[in-house]
Formats: sequence, structure tokens, C-alpha cells
Amino acid sequence: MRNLVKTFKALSDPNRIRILKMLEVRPLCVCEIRDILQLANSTVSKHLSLLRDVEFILDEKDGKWVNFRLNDERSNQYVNKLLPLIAEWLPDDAAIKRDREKVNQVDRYISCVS
Amino acid sequence: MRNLVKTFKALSDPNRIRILKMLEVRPLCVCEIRDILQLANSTVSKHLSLLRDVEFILDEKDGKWVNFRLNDERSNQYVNKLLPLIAEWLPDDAAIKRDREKVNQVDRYISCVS
DNA sequence: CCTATATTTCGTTATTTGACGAAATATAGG
DNA sequence: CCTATATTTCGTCAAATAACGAAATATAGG
Repeated sequence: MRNLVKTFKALSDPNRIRILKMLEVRPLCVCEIRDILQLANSTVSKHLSLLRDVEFILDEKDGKWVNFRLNDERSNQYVNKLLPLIAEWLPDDAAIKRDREKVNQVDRYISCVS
Repeated sequence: MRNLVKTFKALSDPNRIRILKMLEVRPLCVCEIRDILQLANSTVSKHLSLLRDVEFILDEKDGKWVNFRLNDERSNQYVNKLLPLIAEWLPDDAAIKRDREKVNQVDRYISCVS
């Protein structure tokens, strides 16, 4: 019960939904996401660790970067069912579309230095 | 987006999950739920109106009672997908089991007078 | 080892949430 | 119409949440 509620709580924030929808396009690091959402690094990092806690996303260290990607490993029943639903939903949301276009434009070698 | 987030928020509280799992057994009125959850009437009423807002449940006036039941009317895409998932989940949760047994024992003609 | 950069952790603050009791509203039935 | 009962609405308070900047941590590369 506690875990199910925690899972839904993770989905109860527009910025975290935006992050998941961006990660559908490709894995991203903290500062790429920060550039798209226009939030502080620490805020983005917090959102990501929350999503990782409930296993919606996985992280992989890559030198000084950490790449975050959707968890497609069928390890968690809630995630297995919910991630595909989220992938279906909001196909026409304007903000989500803008975010996803930006995902294709951001470059961590530019984003991360500023 | 706003509506999706609101939908997940409605599922982000243990008492609201308990209510949905109780309504899987049968429709209930406010004071029956109050007796099972051991919360104030006003608190239960608030939870119910939140769940109704996002269309997880419907209400039907029945004299001085209001019966709340799960929305099985296929009217809302989020509800259509999420309610069946919730129905599958938590099959072995002890608190949920206790609640559902109580659903079969409560009697509104006793509950509602106290 | 030292510096620059990416990320996380910590402390603070404003807002939201969930709880309550009291007051307001609605209806059944005398 | 009056009373009892069921529910909702309102005001208040404590706890949780989301945001920030500053400090701490980790790593690449000179």
C-alpha cells in the first residue's frame, strides 16, 4: 500500500510527468533536463531521485555525467503497467511537444557549462 | 496535463485508495466509510468529492443518503485504464482485507445514527 | 595534486494537503 | 412546519511538498 501510494505520488507533479515524457525520446542528464524545465539543478536532481526511488527511471554513471532513462526492465509491477499508459497519454499536449522538440536540440556540452 | 496530474494526485493518499478498494465490494454512503476508516465525516466527504472530481466514482442520491460507487461507465480514459489496475493490485494487503470484511458487516441504519 | 564541471545533499521558505469541529444545507417523516 | 439525520462547506492548524541557493561530493583531465 505504502509503495503504491508513493508510486502515484511520484506521478502527481507536472514537472515529473514532463521528465518522463522527455525520457521517452532519449536518456538525458540532469543539466539537459534543467535547461528544458528551467528549474534549479538541485530541484531537477530531487525530482529524478524521487522517480528513481519508485523505479520509473534508472541511472547510469557516464564519467562526470549521470544518464537517466526510463526503466524498461519489467522489474516492478506498478511501473510495468503505468509507464506504457503514460506513453499513450498526452499525445497532443502543447507543453509536452515543446519539451520533446527541445530534447532533440539540447547538447550537454553546451547546456552543462552554463 | 493538469487533469492527468490531478488524477494521479487523487490516487496519492492511502485513505482514498482504501475507499476505492472498499467500493470494489459494493457502493457505500459517507458514514459507512467513516466508520471503517475512523475519520471525521467532513474528511471522508472531502476525499469522496476529490475522487468524484476526477471521475473515479459516481454518486447517487437515495433519500437522505448519498451512495458512492465506482465509475464503470467508460467515460474517462484515465479512469478506464487505472481503475482496473487498482482492482488487480494490493490483493494481499492486510489493511485492505480488513476494510473489505468490514464492508460486509457495516449497516447504515446502525453506522449513521452514532 | 589541482581545477573545472556535474550532481547530490542540506537548510530555508512558500504553498498545498489532510485532518478536525462547527456551521450550513438537504431530506425524511412525524 | 419541526426535528432528526446525512452530507457538504468553511475556517483553522500541523505536516508534507516543491522550490531555491549554498555547500559537499565525485570525476575528468591538466
